[in-house]
Amino acid sequence: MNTTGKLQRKVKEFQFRRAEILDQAVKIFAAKGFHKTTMAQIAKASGFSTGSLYHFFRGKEDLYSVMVMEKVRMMYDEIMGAVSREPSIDGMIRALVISHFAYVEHHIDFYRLLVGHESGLRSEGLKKLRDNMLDEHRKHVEWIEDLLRDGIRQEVLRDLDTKSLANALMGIIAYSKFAWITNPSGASLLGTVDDVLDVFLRGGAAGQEVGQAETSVRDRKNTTQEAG
Amino acid sequence: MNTTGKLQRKVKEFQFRRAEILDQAVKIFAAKGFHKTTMAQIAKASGFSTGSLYHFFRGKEDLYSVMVMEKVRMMYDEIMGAVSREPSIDGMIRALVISHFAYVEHHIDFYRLLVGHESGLRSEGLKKLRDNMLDEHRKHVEWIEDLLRDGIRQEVLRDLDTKSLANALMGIIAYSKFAWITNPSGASLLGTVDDVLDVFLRGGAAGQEVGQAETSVRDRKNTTQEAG
Amino acid sequence: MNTTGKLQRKVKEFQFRRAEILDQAVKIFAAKGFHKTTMAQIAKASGFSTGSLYHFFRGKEDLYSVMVMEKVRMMYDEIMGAVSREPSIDGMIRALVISHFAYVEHHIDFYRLLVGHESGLRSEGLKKLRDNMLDEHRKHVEWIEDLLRDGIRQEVLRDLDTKSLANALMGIIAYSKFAWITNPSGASLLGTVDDVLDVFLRGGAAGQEVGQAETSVRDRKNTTQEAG
Amino acid sequence: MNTTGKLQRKVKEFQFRRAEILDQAVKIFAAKGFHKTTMAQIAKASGFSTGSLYHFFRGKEDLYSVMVMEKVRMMYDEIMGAVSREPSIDGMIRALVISHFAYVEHHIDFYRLLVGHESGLRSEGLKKLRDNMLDEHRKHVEWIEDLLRDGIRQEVLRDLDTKSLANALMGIIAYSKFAWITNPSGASLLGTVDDVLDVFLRGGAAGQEVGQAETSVRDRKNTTQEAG
DNA sequence: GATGAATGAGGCTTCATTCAT
DNA sequence: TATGAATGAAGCCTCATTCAT
Repeated sequence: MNTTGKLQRKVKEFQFRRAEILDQAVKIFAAKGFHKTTMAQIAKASGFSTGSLYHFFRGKEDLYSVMVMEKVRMMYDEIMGAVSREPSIDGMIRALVISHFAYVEHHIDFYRLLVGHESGLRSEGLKKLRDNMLDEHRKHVEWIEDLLRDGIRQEVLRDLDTKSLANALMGIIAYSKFAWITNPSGASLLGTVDDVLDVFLRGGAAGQEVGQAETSVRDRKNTTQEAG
Repeated sequence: MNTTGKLQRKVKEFQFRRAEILDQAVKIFAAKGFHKTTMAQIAKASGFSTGSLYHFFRGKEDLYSVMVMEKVRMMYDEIMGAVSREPSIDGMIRALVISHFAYVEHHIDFYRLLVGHESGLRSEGLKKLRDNMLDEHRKHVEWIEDLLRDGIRQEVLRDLDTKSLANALMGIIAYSKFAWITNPSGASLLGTVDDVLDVFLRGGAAGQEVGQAETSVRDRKNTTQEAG
Repeated sequence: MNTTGKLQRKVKEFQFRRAEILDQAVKIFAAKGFHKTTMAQIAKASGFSTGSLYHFFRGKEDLYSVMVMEKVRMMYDEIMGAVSREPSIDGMIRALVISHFAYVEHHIDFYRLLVGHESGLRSEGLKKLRDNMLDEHRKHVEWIEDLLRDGIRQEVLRDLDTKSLANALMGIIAYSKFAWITNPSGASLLGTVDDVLDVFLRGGAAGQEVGQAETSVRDRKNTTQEAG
Repeated sequence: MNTTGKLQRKVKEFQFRRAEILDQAVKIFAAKGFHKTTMAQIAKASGFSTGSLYHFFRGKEDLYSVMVMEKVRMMYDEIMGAVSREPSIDGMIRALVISHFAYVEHHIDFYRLLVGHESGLRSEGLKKLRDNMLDEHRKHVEWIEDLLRDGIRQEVLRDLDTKSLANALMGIIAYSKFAWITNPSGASLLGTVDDVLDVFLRGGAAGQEVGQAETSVRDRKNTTQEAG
């Protein structure tokens, strides 16, 4: 028990220190990019010596990759968790948009890093990171496809190619995030959720008999004004 | 006159050589990224000495920036040109999607470079590039907004916030391109145009009276085959 | 008495552990050389922590030096011991060759280390090692000289400069060892003892009347002064 | 012709500069060993910037390897050249010793480097160097064997195993060089040529009638077969 | 005594840019 | 104008050694 306790404390401390490094690293990488960030900067910011960083990570690329993947997974987990807590398909789709937007607003640093991330990689190590990121993303989109498939089965959604539907939804979400982070307009991203949903669900085309659908959306719009 | 002719020839040659350099540069930058590409490589590929590159460009960042901006402008010009040739709003929206997709398929190298482009800013020079790219992009989206505004005025599109509409359209297009270049599925990107338009115009939600809208889309499909 | 016993046990344990470290160290140093061997590797191989190594040795160079010198002394002791057990000069010379060869065959690891040892001096500590090794070697050769001097006195050997004789004997022995360890021919080194002795004792020249050969050499000496 | 001339001058200058670097490098490597020598030191000594060294050599190991191999080959060439100019076998053997000794005396720096060379290698690059050095050495010894074989054919040398003879000769020579460079005695190495030849040719054993000596050895040979 | 995490100095190498020819 | 050799700053990483626990 004594030994075990010691070991556990050690492991915990190790994880704690590691996390501290990663936290500082995100900020710096986000601000200056992978290449312009130096190990010395990360070391200084996290209160360690350069050498110590190598106790936690095999090298700069490893540190970067680990950090990105860890955050990426946390992001998708958080989003999918929030979505899963919704009972209806409608609610889930809405939750998807909301949690995506919320994540960006709450993790601007990391998101900026993602946007600025040079996915044109090279050095084996980073190539692997790229693949891992794409994999994780693919899995997320496939999970969304499953969601949409359910929606179709429940006749909440039209019977379209799920891939196309998912791409559209993901595209609108991703681009909204990009546009928001890219434009220094003070407005909240979450404030656009209803518009996003409206367009995704009802489309842009005018039609004579739309009233009903429109109403339902507007209703929701009026109840859930803003979120973050 | 003799002098003028000589001068003109010189200017022409200068432009010609410069273009040759840029052409080789895209390929290399696309393949290896900004940082891993060396001036020596560009020099060798374009048949010049390293020193000569500095007659045409102020430095590596300048060369890269100029190249990117030139291609970006050409891209938007080509796309907007194709769209402008369409008489109807319907046709123009369709042409927008088509020409965006066509551009990617015909300029994979450059597009890959764009996707892999580390938009994380850093060195003053590249920060300016980033801003220029964003500006150009913004202008394009605003132009799309104008287009959509016309559509609303003509009651082809619903009276939604044009920003939201434009973001949705741009998002679906952009993400489709990203998904396509990212996935090694052999299918043509242009083959998905109808699906993209369908989702964008009619949305994903199921509704009672759908027959009519579908027809209108299919009609349009038959009139504006291909673009770029 | 109790205290003394404890102390003795401690000293014994200390020596035991120290020896264990040295034993592991030879192998690693032999395999990877001084510079590429890390304290961590030695620690791991000998089952101690890096810190513990510093209870036994002042540092890496000290560990290396001590290890080398210990083995070197053991080597010469073993060789000289074997030689001393011989009654005749003839036997002693023969035993010298045999025990030299035997030592290499039985301690290939260490011998490989010796051959690969960077005797190019550098850091004070290793400079001292170099000097110690040379001293030990010199003492060995001087001891051989004494042996040969006895041989001359007993008229078993020609009355030549003992230095030259010793150098020749040592040279033939050393080079044979080097050639053997360097060439992956499976043959035993000990199998060449007779040949070595034959050449050393009787020389390579053919001819009954040794006097003449000597003359011819002297003659030549006068004609071919210098070469490089 | 103009172009050719320019090119030739360039190549010449390149070679000249390269040689200058190598010359400085030998000295430093000889004094401090491979590991303790820094590129900065070589750069400074040869009047170049560190970066410039990389125009001439791929890296530190390359610089070292190239330098060693170049000198090693020159050494053997010079020695074999001097030997070849002798008409008789006697003369050639004598010239071999002389030129070996002369080379050391005239290239103490390089020889010191050779002696201190850590032949326990590692990093692929240096492992190759080791192999090349051994190859070159082997070729030299084989060439000596041929020489000795001729000697046997001409009945200048006894009909012994040429390998043993060559090893003995090479051993005596090498060890003499080692002993000389290792001992700070002011005496010339070349002064010992006759002694070396005397021992090698006539051996150390006393006895007018060589036949007898032979018998005694052979006798021993038959009694003490093998040892370890 | 034993441990092993932390330290931090120092070296090899790259490559954009300049400038003498 | 064209060349390309020379520059030199800057960064990643290793590892012997220390010292708090």
